[in-house]
Amino acid sequence: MSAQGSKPPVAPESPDSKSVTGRAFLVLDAFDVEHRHQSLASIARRTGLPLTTCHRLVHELVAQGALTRTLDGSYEIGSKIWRLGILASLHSDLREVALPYMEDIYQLANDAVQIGVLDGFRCLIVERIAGSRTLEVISKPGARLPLHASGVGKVLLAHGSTDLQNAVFASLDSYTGQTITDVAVLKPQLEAIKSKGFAHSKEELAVGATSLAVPILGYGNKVIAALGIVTPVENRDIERMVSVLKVSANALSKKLILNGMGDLNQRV
Amino acid sequence: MSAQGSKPPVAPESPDSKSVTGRAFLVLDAFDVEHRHQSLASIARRTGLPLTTCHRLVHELVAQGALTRTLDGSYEIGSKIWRLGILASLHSDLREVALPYMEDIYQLANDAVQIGVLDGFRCLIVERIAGSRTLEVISKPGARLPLHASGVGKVLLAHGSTDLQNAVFASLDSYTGQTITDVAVLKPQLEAIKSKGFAHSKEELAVGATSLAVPILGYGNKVIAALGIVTPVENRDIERMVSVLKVSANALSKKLILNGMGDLNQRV
DNA sequence: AGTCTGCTTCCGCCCAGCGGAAGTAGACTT
DNA sequence: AAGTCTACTTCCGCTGGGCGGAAGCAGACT
Repeated sequence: MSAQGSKPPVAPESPDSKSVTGRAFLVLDAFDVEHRHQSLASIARRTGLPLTTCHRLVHELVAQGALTRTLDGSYEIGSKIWRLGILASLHSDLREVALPYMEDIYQLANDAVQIGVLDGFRCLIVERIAGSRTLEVISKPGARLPLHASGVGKVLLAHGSTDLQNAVFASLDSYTGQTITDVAVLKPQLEAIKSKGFAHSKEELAVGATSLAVPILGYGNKVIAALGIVTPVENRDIERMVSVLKVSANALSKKLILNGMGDLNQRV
Repeated sequence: MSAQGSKPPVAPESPDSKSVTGRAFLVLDAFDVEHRHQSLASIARRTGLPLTTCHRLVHELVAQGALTRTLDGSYEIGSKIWRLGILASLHSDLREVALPYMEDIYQLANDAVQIGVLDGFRCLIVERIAGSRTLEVISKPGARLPLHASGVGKVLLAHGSTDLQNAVFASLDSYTGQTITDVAVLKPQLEAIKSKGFAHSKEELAVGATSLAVPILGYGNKVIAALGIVTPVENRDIERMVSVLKVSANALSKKLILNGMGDLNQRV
C-alpha cells in the first residue's frame, strides 16, 4: 500500500537519541547476544555517542543497577533489568502458563521445545527448554528467528497479515541452502500450513535441525504464538509429534484464554 | 572489618531521583510482581513524581519500548526490557548451563526445581522449572525469598559472611509458625548445613511445602548459588534426593567454572 | 622514552526537561 | 441535565541538569 515513504520500509524503531531516556536506551541497546560484555569505548562506538556522554550515562545506569561492571572492567546488563524484564507479560504470562505443557512435551520426546511470538518481522523465542541430551539449538529465549526459515516462524507467517507476508517475501535470506528463498515455493507452503495446522522446516535455518510447529490461539481464534520442537534431522514419527504438539497447543490455548491472556499485545 | 560506615547497613540502593535516568528508573521500579499493570496515576502515586512529569516519562519509555500500553489503558513492562534482561549473566549464563541439569532432576522427581543466588539480604530465584503435576510454588523466577526460611536461602545464608548473617538475624520474620525466628535455633542449623552439605526447610515459608537445597560452587570453592527442590510435605526419600542434588550441583559447579562463570558478580 | 588505547575528571554553555495550570473525556451521583 | 468525580493529555515559560570538548591519568605494547 503506502510503500512510498520518506523513511525506509524496514527500521521498526526510530533511534530517537534526542531525549535523555532515548540516549540511555541507546546505551542499553548497544547490548545484544553477540555483545553481552562491552567496554565503555565499545559502547560509545556502537551507540555513536561521544565518549564522555557515554561515560556519564553508563555510570548513571550502573548506579541504577541497570548495568553492572564485571571484574575485568567491562559492562553488562544488570540484575535490575532482568528483574523488571520478567514482569513483562510476554514472559510472565505466557511462560508461566506454557512451561508445564512444554515440560510434558519434552518428557515425551526429549527434543528441544520452544515457543515464539511475532515481533516485527521476526519470530521472538519467548521460552525454550532443553535437556542435557538435546542437540545444541541456536534459538535461546530472546533470539529472533527469521519467519520463513523456522517452524515457529512459518506458523506465525502463515497466519500473519498480507502486509507482513509481503514484507517478509521482500527479503528471503538464505541460511543453509535448504532455506526457501523462492516466494513461489513459500506461498503454497504457507497455505498448506494453514490448512494442515502445522509447519515443518527441514534444515532451513541450521544444518542438522528439523523443526515442527503448531499455532497457539487466543481470543477469536487469532494466532498469538507458536509452539514447536527442534529435532535432529533424522526425523522420527512426524505424525505422532504433530498430534502431541496439537493436543498441547489446544490445551494451552484454552488455558490462556481462561486466564485472560488471549491477546498478548505484542507491540514492538 | 570496616563494619562501621556512615551509611546505614540496610538500604541497598539510594533512590536517586535527581537525574533523568534516575527518575526514569523510579518509574520502572514502580512495577513489581504485585503491580505488573498500572495506570498512569498509580505510577505517579507510587513514585511520588508529579503527574505531569510522570506522564512525560512514561510516554518516553513507551516510545522506547520499555513500557507498553495494554488494551485497557494501563501500562506494563515492555518487551524491550525483557529482551535486555535475558542478556544479564544471571539469567543467560547460569540458566543456560543449569537448565539441563535442572531438567534431569525434574525428570527423576517431578518436583519443582529451583536455583537461587544471593541478592542483598534475600535469595533471588533465578530459574525454576515445574511441570503440570508440580504443586503450586510461590517462588517464580525473580522472586526474592527470605534467607532464613527457604532451603536455597539457608544454603546461601550458611555460607554467607558474618555481616550478612547478623543482618538477617536482626529481622527473622515469621511466615508459617514453623518458621525459625530464634537465632539460637538457626545458628547451629546453619553450621549443620555447612558440615552436611545440604539444607532442609519444612513448611517454614509456606504450609505444604518442604524444600531441600545444596550449594553450587564457583572459583575457589566459593558458594555462588543454591540448587534446590520443593516437594509436598510428605517428603519421600530425603537421603536419595539430597544425593541426586549433590551430584547435579557438583557437575554444574564444574561446568560453570569450566565455562568461566565461576564468579557471577552479584552486585546489587 | 614514546605512543598506543581506554577510562576518568573538569567545567562553562545552553537547551531539554520541568511541572503548574488549564483543557478533555468518561463514569458515577444528585 | 447539570454537577462532580477521577484519569489523562496539552500547553508553555523558567531554569538547572545534561552536554561534550579538553585535558589528565593509567596501563600495555614498541
